[in-house]
Amino acid sequence: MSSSVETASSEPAEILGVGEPAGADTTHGDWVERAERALAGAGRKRGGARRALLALLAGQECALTALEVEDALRGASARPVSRASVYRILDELEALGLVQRVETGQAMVRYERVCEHEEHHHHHLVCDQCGLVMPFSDAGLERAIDSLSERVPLAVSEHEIVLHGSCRDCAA
Amino acid sequence: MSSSVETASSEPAEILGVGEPAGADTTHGDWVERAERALAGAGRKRGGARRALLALLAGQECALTALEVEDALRGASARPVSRASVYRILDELEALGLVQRVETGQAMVRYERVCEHEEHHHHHLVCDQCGLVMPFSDAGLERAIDSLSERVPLAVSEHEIVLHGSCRDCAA
DNA sequence: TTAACTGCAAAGAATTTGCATCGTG
DNA sequence: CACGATGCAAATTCTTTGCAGTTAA
Repeated sequence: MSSSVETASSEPAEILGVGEPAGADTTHGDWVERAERALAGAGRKRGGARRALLALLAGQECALTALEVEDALRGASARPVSRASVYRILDELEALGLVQRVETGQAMVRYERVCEHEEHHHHHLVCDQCGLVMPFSDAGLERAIDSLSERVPLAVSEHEIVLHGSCRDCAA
Repeated sequence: MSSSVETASSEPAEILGVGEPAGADTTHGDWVERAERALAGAGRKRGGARRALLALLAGQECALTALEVEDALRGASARPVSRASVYRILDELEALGLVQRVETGQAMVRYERVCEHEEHHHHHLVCDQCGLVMPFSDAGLERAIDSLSERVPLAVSEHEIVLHGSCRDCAA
């Protein structure tokens, strides 16, 4: 899979792999571990539904909607999880800072794993024609945001950046 | 009211006036005119509901939700407008590029006037505790975005940036 | 007079909640 | 055994549509 090296401000922005589960349980096993630990620490027991969700999210390179999560878990080898549980678990993970919401202006909230450090920190490109969502990262942009964060009347904890436009296929 | 001068990257980011209708019909009368022209050009007739909405939006410095628009028009001296019309008109204005959606991660879409040129171009600060939304602008950030826009596989037409955190009151 | 504009009420869609049951610690 | 985890179905909330009456051009 593509490395997550951030770009200098003249090189093309780093476009991260999209969609395909990048080796499910291994790639970000550390994230699953951290999640399990955080959940245990919060006095939670381990249920099958949540385990299935963690495994799925760990293997995703980019944000999914609750419905996409539900479908992904229903198909293939995964354990089906009811819609209510998907939402409940996603909320729970968000509260623990393990997952974050991404608003792409597509009428449905998307969720994606949050990594410690900045290894996988990224933002999103959204094609308004076909709905394609691609993750990207850019060092120059992060610098601008960091600098800016110190000059606003808000203790900034997170930031979200979405670029809208037409993807190559749709623009053609 | 505060001027919309953009900041150099070391000065505090420009925080624009929030909330209060900044002199309703006069401040951005040019926007209303442009809107009326665009609508007429699209073969639309002039209805009272739409006129009320244009007047309200023209006086807003920042994004409102459909419900806030409905409430604002119900109270005071404005003309009440049904919820359906609020949504319908907002959609219509968005399609004509007169208004744009802003996703602040608060479960409801917000809408705000779009100005030609960049006079009032700005982004948003959202307090996750109390829900306060403040507009701000920053030249350094815009430069980073412009540069970045040329290096991604998307014909970028718009960008949205939201900083989340705690406002001064809530952080205290 | 025609076509747009509106309001009201019903319809949709995404997300949340209530409740009974099952499973983990 | 007690309390968290889940599924199912009903309930909410925001947004969209269908229709019929009103109004601008």
